[in-house]
Amino acid sequence: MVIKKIKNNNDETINFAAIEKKWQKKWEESKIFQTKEDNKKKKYYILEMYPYPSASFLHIGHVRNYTIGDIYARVKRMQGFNVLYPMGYDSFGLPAETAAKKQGIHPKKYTEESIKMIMKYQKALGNSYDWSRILASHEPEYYRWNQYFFLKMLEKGLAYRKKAPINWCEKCQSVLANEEAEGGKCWRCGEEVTEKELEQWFFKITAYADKLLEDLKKIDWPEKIKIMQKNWIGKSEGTEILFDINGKKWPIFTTRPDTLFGVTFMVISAKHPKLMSLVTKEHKKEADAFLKKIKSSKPEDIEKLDKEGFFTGSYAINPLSKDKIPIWAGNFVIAEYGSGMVMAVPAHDQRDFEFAKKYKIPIKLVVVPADEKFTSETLKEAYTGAGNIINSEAFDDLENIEAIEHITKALEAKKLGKKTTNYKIRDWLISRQRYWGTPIPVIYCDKCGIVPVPEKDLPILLPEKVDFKSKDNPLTTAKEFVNVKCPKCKSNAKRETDTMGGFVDSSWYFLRYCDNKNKEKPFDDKKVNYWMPVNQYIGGAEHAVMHLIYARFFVKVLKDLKFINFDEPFMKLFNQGIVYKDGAKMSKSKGNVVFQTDISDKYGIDTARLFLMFVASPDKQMEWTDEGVEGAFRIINKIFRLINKLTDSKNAEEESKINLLIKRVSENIETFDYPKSIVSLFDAINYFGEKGISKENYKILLKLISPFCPHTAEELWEKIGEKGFISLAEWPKVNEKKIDEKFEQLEKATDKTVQDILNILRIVKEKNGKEGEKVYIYAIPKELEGYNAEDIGRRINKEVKVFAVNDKKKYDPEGKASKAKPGKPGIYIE
RNA sequence: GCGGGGAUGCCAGAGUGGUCAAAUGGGCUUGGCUUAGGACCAAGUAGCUUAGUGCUUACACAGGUUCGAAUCCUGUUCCCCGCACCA
Repeated sequence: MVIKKIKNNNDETINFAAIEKKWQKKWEESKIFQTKEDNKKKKYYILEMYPYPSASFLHIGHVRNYTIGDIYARVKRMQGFNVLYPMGYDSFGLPAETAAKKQGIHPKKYTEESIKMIMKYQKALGNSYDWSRILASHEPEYYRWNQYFFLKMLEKGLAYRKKAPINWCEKCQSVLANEEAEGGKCWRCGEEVTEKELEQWFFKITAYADKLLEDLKKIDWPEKIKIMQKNWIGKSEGTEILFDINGKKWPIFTTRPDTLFGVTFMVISAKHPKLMSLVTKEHKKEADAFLKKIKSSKPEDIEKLDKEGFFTGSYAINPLSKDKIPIWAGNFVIAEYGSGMVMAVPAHDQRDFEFAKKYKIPIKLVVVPADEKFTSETLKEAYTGAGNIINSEAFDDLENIEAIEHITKALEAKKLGKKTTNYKIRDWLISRQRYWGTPIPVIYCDKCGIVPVPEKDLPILLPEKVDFKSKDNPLTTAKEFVNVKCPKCKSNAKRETDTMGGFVDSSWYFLRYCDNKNKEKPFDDKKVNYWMPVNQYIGGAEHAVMHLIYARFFVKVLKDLKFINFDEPFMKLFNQGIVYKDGAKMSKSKGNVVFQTDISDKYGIDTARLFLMFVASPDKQMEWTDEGVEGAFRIINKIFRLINKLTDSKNAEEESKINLLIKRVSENIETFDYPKSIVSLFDAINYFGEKGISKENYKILLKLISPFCPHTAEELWEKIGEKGFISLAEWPKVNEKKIDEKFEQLEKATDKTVQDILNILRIVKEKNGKEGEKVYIYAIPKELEGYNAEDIGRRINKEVKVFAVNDKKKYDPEGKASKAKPGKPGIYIE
């Protein structure tokens, strides 16, 4: 490891690597970042999404993420909060299993080695984690509680098993939750998702749909994420209308009951399980051909397909008009939403319109806007706006908005329909046909059916000896695991070999941090209720409708099961931006990765932290360029050099500066405007580097820097003879009274004067061809002190004399003193 | 298609009605220091003009509101990120 050693003015060299090691060791040995519940102190729980330990390295994107949290944690700690800031690992998951398959390494070994590596790199960041609270979800001490919660949920009917068409990833050889199969592609490997019909385990997240939506109001999250969750939950209010089909009532969901009289056909999803019961003999051939076609087309193409379908031969009866309505099957109706069949109103719904045109189904107009004159025949596209109702018997002439209510009421009166709410969100599919996950604690018995494993038998340990070469779930190859006795009747039975998806693990890990060593319970409720909810959560936006919605669900369930007394896990959420390189996300496969060590080996980790926090707001995506790193490095060196500029006394100007600095830095850190904080710090460091600084204020400056550059700050803190850790020192408080704008103005006046002088010098040189030698400044008496001849002289590199305008002995051959104004002195150059 | 966020000087990025030719850092230019280099210090970095001034052109493009706009409104182009036939 090569460390760039930089000379400062005293020709000392600073060995950043040694300083980092020294303080990291001291922090660890003194356990200063370990926390306990303390009712006398206000708690603050700050958390970064726990990482998957796949990569045995960290790139600067990781460094950025972790630093964002660490700065906040450090400031909160210094501000006197009892800070919980833990780290752990999301260590179950497919990559470990793939490695096992390909390289013959056992997933456990692979995972544990990865954790060791990533921890080493994380520790080198110097973050103030409480490492004693570490957890990893692949450890039985953790996952046994997944099993425990599963059983609790099973008891309450919140976990259940059903056969359903599900998303299947051929490459991962596993099912995926809806949330994991976004856009028809596997979230992990990007492979096309196909559909399979399998029996699977689900958590009943739909039972919480409304709460999940409602409680978004309670939390301070980026609007974007809230909108994504809102859309995902997809609440829509409408009316359920019962249509009579072959003597049976079929509920049909619609948001437009006002158009009920405009229904000219029905469409059932071509994937509907009961489809064939509607297809008459005469249409069977057609149906088979169509279904074959659908199956053969890729999910990707289905989105682009035209609306197609066929007539089933069956009819429905419109409950109000009593019209006989043909039932079609169509590829554009979603089987799982509503009842999988829709009433089609071609005049007022674009999809229905297209379908009707294609198959020459009649179009019946029932809503007419006030000022337009079109008919069913002249309609070019569906009319979805407001208007008055026609062709609707008793409801004619009503405004359609009113008609919605009237028609719904009429249906309710006849028990032919009711007001209802529908959600897009589906139950959460948790089972995976994979080895490296939490075994689902149930047993299948021929006599007793699905039998939950008794709580006393937990944990169901994942057997280590399995055959990874098996194409199926390797777990099925562990015979002694699979073949068990039924807990109820003791006859031979089979154990469930599906495991839980990783999002179960990550749905409550933040609770376990509060009490990570508990052997009796998942956690002690007193401890959890003290620390939770998380005050500030930090992580990527990609989890908007996965982890972030599951965790909210889980917490709500645990509250209803009386494990905890709060119903939202994360009060504030911060999404960090992604670091790009060469226009793309950093990734190993693209080869555009900049490693933590690329920067830290050369300049030290404090430089890496400072630079990353300085160069762009943490929430913005940024393009990586290491061109500016030197700048951050120089500043750190300046901080070191400043120690040689300590003065004995402080003056009003210095006091003003430092208080303004405290104010700005504190405010900007609070809102994650780290670059602004750092700009203020840079300014101050440059200013004090020039003017010197009292020891007392240097201490303040070091404290303000410490969250960004903790090693540097500790080192200097020690150097100036302070005892104890700066990491535990009290965050400076502003004294607003000492902030005096006058000094800022004087500084600006000096800057302007310097510019003026240089400007004149240039003009003089151009005009007269001679260099000005001496510069005389005539300030009004009140401002005389604001102009320092030495300072200005150094800046313009000339000899400078400053006079008061009323100084009788001043040298002023051209009477320039008369030009002096407040904030703008007279200047004479010769 | 729908929803959200963007487009600022050579680069990265501040800036949301006047105090903005626009923070800060980098790069580049010039000067100082230095045997030299590095480091460090200072100045400059849209154009013209001027004893410290004034003007013009500028914050994707085109319009508009305003005494006044990088900042507000409208439209256009491009980029990113989500969702995608949800009845």
